[in-house]
Amino acid sequence: MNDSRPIRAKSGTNHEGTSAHNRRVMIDALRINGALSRADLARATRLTKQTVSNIIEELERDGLVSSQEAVRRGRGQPSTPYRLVPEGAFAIGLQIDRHVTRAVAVDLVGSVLVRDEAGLPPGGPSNGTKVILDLVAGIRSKLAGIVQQSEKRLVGLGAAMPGPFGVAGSGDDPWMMEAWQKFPLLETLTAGTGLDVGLQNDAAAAATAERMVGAAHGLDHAVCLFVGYGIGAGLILNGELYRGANGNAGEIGMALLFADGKSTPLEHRASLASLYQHLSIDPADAGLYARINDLALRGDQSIHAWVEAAAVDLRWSIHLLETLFDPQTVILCGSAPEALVNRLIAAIGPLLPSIAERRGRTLPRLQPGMADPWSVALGAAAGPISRAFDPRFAAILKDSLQS
Amino acid sequence: MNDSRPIRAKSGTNHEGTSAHNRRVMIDALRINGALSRADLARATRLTKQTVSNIIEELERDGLVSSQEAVRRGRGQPSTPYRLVPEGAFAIGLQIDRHVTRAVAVDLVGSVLVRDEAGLPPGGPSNGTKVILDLVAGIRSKLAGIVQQSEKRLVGLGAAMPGPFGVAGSGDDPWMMEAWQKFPLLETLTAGTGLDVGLQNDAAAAATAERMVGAAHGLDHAVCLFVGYGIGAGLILNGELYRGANGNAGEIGMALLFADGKSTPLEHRASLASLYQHLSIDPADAGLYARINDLALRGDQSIHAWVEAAAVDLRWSIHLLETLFDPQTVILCGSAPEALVNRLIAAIGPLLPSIAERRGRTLPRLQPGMADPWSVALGAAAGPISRAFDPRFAAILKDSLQS
DNA sequence: CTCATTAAGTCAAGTGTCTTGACTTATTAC
DNA sequence: GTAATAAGTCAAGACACTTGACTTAATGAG
Repeated sequence: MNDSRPIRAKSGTNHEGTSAHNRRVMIDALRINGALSRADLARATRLTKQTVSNIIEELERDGLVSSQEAVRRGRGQPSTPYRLVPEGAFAIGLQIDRHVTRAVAVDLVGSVLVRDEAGLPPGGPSNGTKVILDLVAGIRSKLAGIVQQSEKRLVGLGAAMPGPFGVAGSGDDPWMMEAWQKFPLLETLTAGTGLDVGLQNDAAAAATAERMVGAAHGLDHAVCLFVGYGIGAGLILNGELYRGANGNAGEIGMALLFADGKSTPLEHRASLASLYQHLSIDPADAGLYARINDLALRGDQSIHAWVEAAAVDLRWSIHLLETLFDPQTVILCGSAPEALVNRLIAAIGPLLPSIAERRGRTLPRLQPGMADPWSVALGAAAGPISRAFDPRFAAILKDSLQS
Repeated sequence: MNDSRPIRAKSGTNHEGTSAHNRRVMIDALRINGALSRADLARATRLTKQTVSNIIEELERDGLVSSQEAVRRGRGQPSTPYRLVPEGAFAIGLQIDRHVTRAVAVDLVGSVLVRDEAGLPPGGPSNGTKVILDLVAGIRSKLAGIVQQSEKRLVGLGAAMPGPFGVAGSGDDPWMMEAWQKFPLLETLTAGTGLDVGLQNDAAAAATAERMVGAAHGLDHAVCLFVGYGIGAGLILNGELYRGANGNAGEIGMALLFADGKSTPLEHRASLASLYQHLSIDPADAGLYARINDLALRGDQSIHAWVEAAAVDLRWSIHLLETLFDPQTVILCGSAPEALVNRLIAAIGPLLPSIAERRGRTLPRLQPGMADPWSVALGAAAGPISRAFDPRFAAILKDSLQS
């Protein structure tokens, strides 16, 4: 009898899953609240003092937390606060963009320790792979030079590049990095570095960065609208990055706008690519960012028209993201000249009315996020850190326990 | 010293959380795959045979699963499959709509056992509360008449009504059920029934129904576009209903379309409300559904124009949902005459190109879901069942363990 | 027809992790 | 000075999953 249809089921869990979760919860609490005593942690996590003590002891042995000086807080024995040890873990983040690749080394609390970039030669993966692997190797050796045991504490390599992934029939769209997207990047990087490798699109990486060290820190529901060469949204839902069924969730750049009787993807109207086109600039130009930043700062007229038009589309995009995701806040970030992003934010307001206008609202509906060419690489690095240390459902399940 | 800023942290877990999760995983596996033997379950959940045996034994004692006849599957001892016992648990679902309220009693596998409806008098909660509580009480007593121990096995009451919830400054919008939305419905229902009460919008309820017994069964990423008096999207993300920060995620009816130089919410163009307006019909009319169903079946011209216009907007909505959520499939469902929904589906195709056009795609991009006036009540009832029995992160945490 | 093989399922002891309750330590308040 | 309060430890206990040997029951090869 050959009744071998595959059985689909979620994985069960056991003691190790419990323990792994509780460790992550401790780390998360310290990340969000800063230093906390064991008693604080016990109350906040609803675990017993004893359990917290055991876990903290273990985390301290692993070099992930350390005690600070005892604090007197009224009656009773003074408490000993513990904090995350930044050099407790590192991750490498890698951004692969159209003309350039950037890599950073980041520590447990999201500080960038090393950064470096290299131009990407035309020709896609066949020419670029070596450049990338060399860049990563350089970062690793520099990191090893400034901190102890960096290799042992390296939890993974996160890569970020423009999406979408695995989509059929867009071969002739110059806005996509077709060749790179078909390339088995994960496998190549894994083989070339020996690290655990993850891949996400650049907007998702930016959102991960915002959650670790930016405007989404400690938030469980946030949407990051990311303006770079393209435009996309990074989604933090229920405290985790949401990837969708195929890692393409949030690709708002592909959303069609109907205007003037024709449909246009948002990406063709509100992105650096569209600005370059508007200004007839070559995107491969080296001093581009500085030049545009300068134009934006000076309030240049050539940029003004584009900013105003893009702001209309972004205002609508924000409205749509609020309507569909009901986030606590929307963050406008980008891998773009900061002055340009600031001008966009100024031009966007006031926002369209939406369900985000609630009674008792505390956070602003729209907040500025990082506007820094390095934020995507930072977010790429934050991915492995988050995967290794943040509490999440998948980490509890038996089929994800490695140790 | 008054250093009492609240400490934010996720809850830890313990043995009970582990056990609760594993129970849920078993139930989920049986729901998705039908009957399975202990050995099957052990392989699928990665737990040991012994653990599975213990849990199954407990579930059997609790009346949630039962054994079927042993099956010979080649060599070795025949396996004894277990299946979910439908009458192992019940939930009541309640739909509160503009002019009518419907209630159903549903069992563990999503079969509707009792249904009843009542007209809602104008005047909102002050007049309607009693009608609703009487309706629920009637359903409960009828349920008690046809199954054993129904009260003991009642896991909760799920309510569904049009959203959005808690939004400021929409007092004069006749498309919203302002009075009901301000009313402390949860508290009233809890006090009036003594049950655990949950509340969600009608699109979310429809999605919950589709996941339990419809087109989203067994899917982890699906979006249900729900056409009723209004229009909304119910989101199944990572195998769970996504609610957003305030329970308003998916309210695509509030999304603005720009056309003819002005902006209009989708809800004003593609919803039964807009059809009623188009046909100059009184929505409170009793035989409305049958009449419209009839018109739709006959291919009536008066409906044709509306269908064609709505299809354009729905086509765009589906494109947008695919782009932002990257689901495995989109389901078009509704609390609307079935023939009308069928005409809409026919008019929507072909879909706009989107990132959903993938290599190796198996599921259709768009699937018809339930188009049944009772589907929202069914989904409302599916809510408590899902909360009580489906595997989910929150169920593992200490602060959600009741037992 | 027999017996090795295969697979389901049970038994009983073992293990890991959290919990419990008593205890110690250290500080403030009266 | 002493009671009250709070942090943190100790040691035993409880719970749920795991392990490995064993039992049961079928097939298939000789």
